[in-house]
Amino acid sequence: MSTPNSFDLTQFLPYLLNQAAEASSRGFQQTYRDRYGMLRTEWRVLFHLGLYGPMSATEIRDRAGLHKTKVSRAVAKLCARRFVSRTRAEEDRRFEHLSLTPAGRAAYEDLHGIAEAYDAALTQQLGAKEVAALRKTLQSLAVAPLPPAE
Amino acid sequence: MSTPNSFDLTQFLPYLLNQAAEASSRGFQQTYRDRYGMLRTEWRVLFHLGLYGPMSATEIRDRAGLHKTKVSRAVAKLCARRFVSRTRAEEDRRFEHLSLTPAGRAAYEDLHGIAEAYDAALTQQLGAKEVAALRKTLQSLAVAPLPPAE
DNA sequence: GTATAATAGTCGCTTTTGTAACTAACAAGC
DNA sequence: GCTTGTTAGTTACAAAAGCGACTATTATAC
Repeated sequence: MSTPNSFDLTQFLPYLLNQAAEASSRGFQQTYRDRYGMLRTEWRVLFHLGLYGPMSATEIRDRAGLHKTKVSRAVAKLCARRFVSRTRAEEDRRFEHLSLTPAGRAAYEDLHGIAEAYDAALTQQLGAKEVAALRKTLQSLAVAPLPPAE
Repeated sequence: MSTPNSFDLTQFLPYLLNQAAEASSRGFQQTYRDRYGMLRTEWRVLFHLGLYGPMSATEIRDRAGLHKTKVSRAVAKLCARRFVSRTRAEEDRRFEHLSLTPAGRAAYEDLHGIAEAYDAALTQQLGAKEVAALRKTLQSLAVAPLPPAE
């Protein structure tokens, strides 16, 4: 055995981050699942359109860091449920302009309010200062080109 | 529209945590995937047995917060690859004692070293102080009974 | 113009996950 | 003893994710 016990799995950053991410998602997930039968990718697409306005699937893929098939399927489901409408872009017929329908906007605004309240509850629980520091650190993690292990 | 734009998706804690967790996992995932063809649950099971000694599938489930079918399948695969051996517990024949085979221990020690180095690289990149604060916050997030959104 | 390459998005197939039902072993009540 | 309930773990089926091949459209090279 190399070093006796300097390594604790629960302190390993990728593991700990994942546990915290899952724990912090559960409450919100419950809501968009129960209330709208959505999956994670679907509420993300909904929020992108609601927050940042109409855009193409590719733009959502780039912004959210999702695989294009995931976006494609989420968009298909949201369209089937009449939360999103799509129209071919006349200037470049490969693109589709995606936007929220009134029903989609209503769902988005409902979930948006819940997300805000949820985030506020988390912040209150952890402390505003701690959360600010947390956001800063997570941001640099999410953005940075990370080392490829060995 | 309720509040104009006080909400940014990329600052929403469950979203941001998830992005950071995925980003931080990628490098290590590459290694256990490429080198041993393992899935996330599999290296976790391997590490539980390597770090904390022989135990049952149920104990791994409880410690790691995994569903029992996920543990069951991971154990099955690790046994098939002769990384883990299992024996019925004589004192209670419902249990199985799981432990690493020599090959499993070798794989564990290899990955363990990589995990340590990977964590160290992340720590260096982010700064030791920042990481200590991060761990503390994530810990309380992962442990706390979180609000169930609305 | 035509040929080639690139891009947006979808589809099909395989792997992985989620969920519930299942077997086997033990525990408690009677 | 026998019935009922509980726990450990597996299995079967359905939902979802990953990945590559595919169509349609535009851009570039010639």
